Amino acid sequence: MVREKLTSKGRARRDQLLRTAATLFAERGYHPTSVSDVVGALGVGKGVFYWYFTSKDELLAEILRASHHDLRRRQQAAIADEADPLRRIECGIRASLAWFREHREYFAIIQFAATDETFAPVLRQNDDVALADTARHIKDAIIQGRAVDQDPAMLARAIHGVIGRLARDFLIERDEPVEVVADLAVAFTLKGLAG
Amino acid sequence: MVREKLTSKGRARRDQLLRTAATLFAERGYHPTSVSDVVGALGVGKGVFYWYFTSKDELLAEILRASHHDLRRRQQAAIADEADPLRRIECGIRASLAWFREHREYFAIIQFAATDETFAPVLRQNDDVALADTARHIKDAIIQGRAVDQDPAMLARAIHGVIGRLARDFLIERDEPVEVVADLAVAFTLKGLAG
DNA sequence: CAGATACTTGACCGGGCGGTCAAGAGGCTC
DNA sequence: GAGCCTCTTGACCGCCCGGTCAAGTATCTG
Repeated sequence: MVREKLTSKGRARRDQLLRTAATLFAERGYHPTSVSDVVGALGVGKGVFYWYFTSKDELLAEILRASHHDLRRRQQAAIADEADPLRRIECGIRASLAWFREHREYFAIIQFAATDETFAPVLRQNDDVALADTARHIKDAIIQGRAVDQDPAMLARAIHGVIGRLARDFLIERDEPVEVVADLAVAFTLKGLAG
Repeated sequence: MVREKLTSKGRARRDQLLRTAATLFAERGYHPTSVSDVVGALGVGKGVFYWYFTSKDELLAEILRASHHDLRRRQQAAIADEADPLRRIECGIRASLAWFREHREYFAIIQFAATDETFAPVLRQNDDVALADTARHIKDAIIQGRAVDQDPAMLARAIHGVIGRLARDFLIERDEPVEVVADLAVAFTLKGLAG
């Protein structure tokens, strides 16, 4: 049984489990990492896990939700005081890349979850929010005559494709500086959008 | 023990297993699909599987190898009689998108394999070949002064990011016509490359 | 027809998995 | 110190997985 009421000690344990699991899932993959591995890495009994989570699946969903929430906050903060739609896109890209670099562990998990029928729905929901944001900025730019008049939804996904790929290949795998990658990503996508 | 000598009947069985497994892996995922599921879907005994493959892992690696080989042939054929580097990129994009659409089952598997430590190496090797091709065309375009003078390797990955994302979202998930998606992909990436 | 070779069967095995639970431990409150 | 609630332990359970193999069947060769 999972308890709803947690003391501060309990909340700390929960976070610890979340972080440990995220790291292990990122390193070895979700399926190959057992619950025993997770609690073993913390040196605690298996029961601890099931005190805080109902199942292994629920844990992953929780990781997905938490990480998306964090990324989104970062994006929002970055574009908060920008009025220009193209500048908003640029700031969003830079913020996202910086976040991915700082959270490699989440990146790998998100990539995996996208390929698994069980978790894809949770992920899609998250993704759709970010996509809608980008699409809105693109639409604004089109109205101002500063971007091609093409389906904003499709353009948004093209942009996210560039970001995701560059993040994986240059920030996660190699460890290139964010700025270098971000500069190319911004230049490439903004030109791609141009009318 | 896996036999090397196969009769035509044997080769047919092997292909049958390969195709059935690819479909199931794409639908339910690699780990959640058991060897019993695969042979069960064909209505044959488990021993049949281990007559043709040494392990489940080897089977996936084989699927990866075969699909990459097929995609690559398609790309090569498409750009064979194009001299212009930018046109070669365009043709490569169109061929890739068409292939992905016709082979949704491989697409999902490739996406998964990229997230798994065990299979990522095989995949990377494949990917590097395609990436090197694209990068070469970009370099040619730069020399001709028809593309920005930026790291071709990075630009190539940006392009592949666009392709992969649009393929997944519009060809595999929704079932949009290749031409519509390809037109946007080509326009976006070629503008992105422009100097 | 004999005998080799190519294939097929499915019961079986060891092991590890996700998940449970009775039995406590530690720390509040009154 | 009694009672309570949060948290922890780790042996244990049933299940199913990847993989094996002795036995058998089809097919081809001479």
